[in-house]
Amino acid sequence: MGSGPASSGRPTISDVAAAAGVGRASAARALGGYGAVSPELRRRVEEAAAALGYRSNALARNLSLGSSRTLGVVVADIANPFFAGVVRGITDTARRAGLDTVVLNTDEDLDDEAHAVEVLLEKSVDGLVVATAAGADAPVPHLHEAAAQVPLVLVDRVVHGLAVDSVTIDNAAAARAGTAALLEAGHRRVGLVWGPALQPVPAQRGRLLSALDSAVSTGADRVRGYLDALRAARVPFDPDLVALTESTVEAAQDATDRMLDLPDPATALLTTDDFALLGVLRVLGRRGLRPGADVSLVGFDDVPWAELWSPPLTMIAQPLLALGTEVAELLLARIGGRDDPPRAVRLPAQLVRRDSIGPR
Amino acid sequence: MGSGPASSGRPTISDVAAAAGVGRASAARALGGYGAVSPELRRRVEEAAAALGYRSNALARNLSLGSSRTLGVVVADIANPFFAGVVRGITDTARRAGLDTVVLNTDEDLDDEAHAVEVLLEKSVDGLVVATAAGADAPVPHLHEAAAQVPLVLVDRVVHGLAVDSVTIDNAAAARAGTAALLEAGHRRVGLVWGPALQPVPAQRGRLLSALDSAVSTGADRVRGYLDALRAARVPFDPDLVALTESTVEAAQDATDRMLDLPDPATALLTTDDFALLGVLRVLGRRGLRPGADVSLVGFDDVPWAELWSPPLTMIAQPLLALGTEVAELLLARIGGRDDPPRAVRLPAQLVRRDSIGPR
DNA sequence: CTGTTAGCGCTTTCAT
DNA sequence: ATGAAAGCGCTAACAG
Repeated sequence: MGSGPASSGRPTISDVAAAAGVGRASAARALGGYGAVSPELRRRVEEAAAALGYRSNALARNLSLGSSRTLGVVVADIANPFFAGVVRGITDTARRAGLDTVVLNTDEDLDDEAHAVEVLLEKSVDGLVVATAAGADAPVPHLHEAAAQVPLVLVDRVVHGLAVDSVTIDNAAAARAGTAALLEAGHRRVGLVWGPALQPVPAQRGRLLSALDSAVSTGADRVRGYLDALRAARVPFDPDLVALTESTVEAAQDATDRMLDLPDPATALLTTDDFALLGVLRVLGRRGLRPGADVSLVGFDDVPWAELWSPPLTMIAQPLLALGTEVAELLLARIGGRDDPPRAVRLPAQLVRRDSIGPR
Repeated sequence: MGSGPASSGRPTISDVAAAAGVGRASAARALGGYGAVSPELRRRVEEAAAALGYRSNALARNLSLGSSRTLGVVVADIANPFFAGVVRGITDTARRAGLDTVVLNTDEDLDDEAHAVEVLLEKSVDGLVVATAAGADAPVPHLHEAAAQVPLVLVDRVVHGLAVDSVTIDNAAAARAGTAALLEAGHRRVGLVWGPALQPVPAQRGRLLSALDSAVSTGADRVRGYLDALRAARVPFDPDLVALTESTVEAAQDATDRMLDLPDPATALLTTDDFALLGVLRVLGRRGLRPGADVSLVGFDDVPWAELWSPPLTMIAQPLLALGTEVAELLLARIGGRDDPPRAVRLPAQLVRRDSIGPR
């Protein structure tokens, strides 16, 4: 198998050069596919490399180049199918452009997020995409710093005052459509069971709206859409019908129970994430209530089992892959040097009508 | 904000040293927290670093150290909640030990997997965990190579002839338990709807068993467990009741339809992954058949909505986080220098009995 | 305790 | 077309 490298450990390009009887630079050129090398020399170098089992050291190359040809992705929850889909979209697109993608998870923890960004920056990624755990109005020094170093694009969640590209769903429009569908069926008591915690719920519409600024933008926009739809239908806002709980199944259950036990109970429910949907479904099951027949229901995220439920659930489907693709393309363009003002791309979600909406 | 770095671009440790009026090495020691530095010097260095907005360059540090304090994880499908959970377990444990984790996705593509491993190796990760897309008997040169360079542990799926640590579920035992539960309820026509494609299904038990060697180990072990349970109950193996389709909802539907339309139809079904379960459920829904009452059902992976289904579904729950934790601990130990023979850790899955099993 | 010096493995002028 | 040498930013061994 040829004699081992002179030094212990992995063979370096010097070892290859020595084995092939050429200079380091020539070996590097032959292997790296840049510069000009004679066919004969290239052959010798390639043979030597194969014989030694040479593998280039990306650390050294990147240090020299100052770039690593990789994208860093920071997501709040990799176990969420939503983000998993988005990541897939990003990876596929980046890969096609010859960049690798590494992803770090933060579990919705802002400190972890700052750390993740730091790690990626230290690794000299060429671009960064982050689905931040921060509320829209929260200070995000780590993101400002990052944006100053490399192209950064925000996905799914935006923060104010950070001048970077972003790609999100049009959450307000989606929530508006979902709520409107419920209203059109004749419901007047439409409850909202959502994620981000914000308690107690402000009693006036105006105060709720301004309180939303500090929440994660995705959830906040959904509440805004809900409020818009109510107003358009001249249905008064009732704080008892808005649960701003933390994002767990249990919290959603409690909220649902409360809304159903009101003197003037909710007859329809809009859920803004998976946990909320699960919580609602569990309560309905326990009470022997059927979606559509007894309580109408529209949920965010068209999970694969929604259409198999009995009855099939009306859901709001989000274009996960498209989201990822768009993000990657924006980022790639910036890396390629594009330098126009930041864009805020907003993709439409789709209301998939099935049978969980019935008359009041 | 202090004068910028001498050179253009990001400030380096030399810039910091110059600004603080000390030697490079001292600056490095102060910032790196190693070696000994006087409090006074440390203060000056830290101030200078803060003023310049200094951030260490991990590429350079790692090149120098030969290690990157990071773990590389390559999974076949990040959108699968199973892997998402495992990754979470790994990340948490690694993080606690001070290592970062980066994950790459392969979409069940063996070439992508080889590439991912290559990328990670080039980045000088300290350890590698891979959930391979390869069948148990497939040649996996990329994994052998990798194992020669850094500690490697296999998760969820094993390959023969690769002497490395592995952590999996005891899939055979789990499938055996699930099948046995169906058998004990009196069923004699138990169908198996699973993932990995292997067609046509060998008509003899023996040939099926040997054909399984080329499949992904997880699926293969589940089929083995199924076969074991049948034999123990003296129920003959019928190839018509084993669907070795590709892992899609549609394929599972077709398989289910076929089994239900047999002259002597299946009265119970075991599904080995999410897609299969979805396919089965869709067919039952279309035919107006109820799990438990009309067709009994046991599925792998205790998805959160299983207990909310009507009736609640009996499922096999896998300890995702524990799997990840175990993997990370094994890997960390190897990185720390442990050098005993490879271990094959097998964690038990749990049959969660609910109401989708009824009498024949 | 602190500064000097020599690499880590690769790319890239700059001569030849 | 090829080789020599400098440098990417950091750590580490060695003097002082």
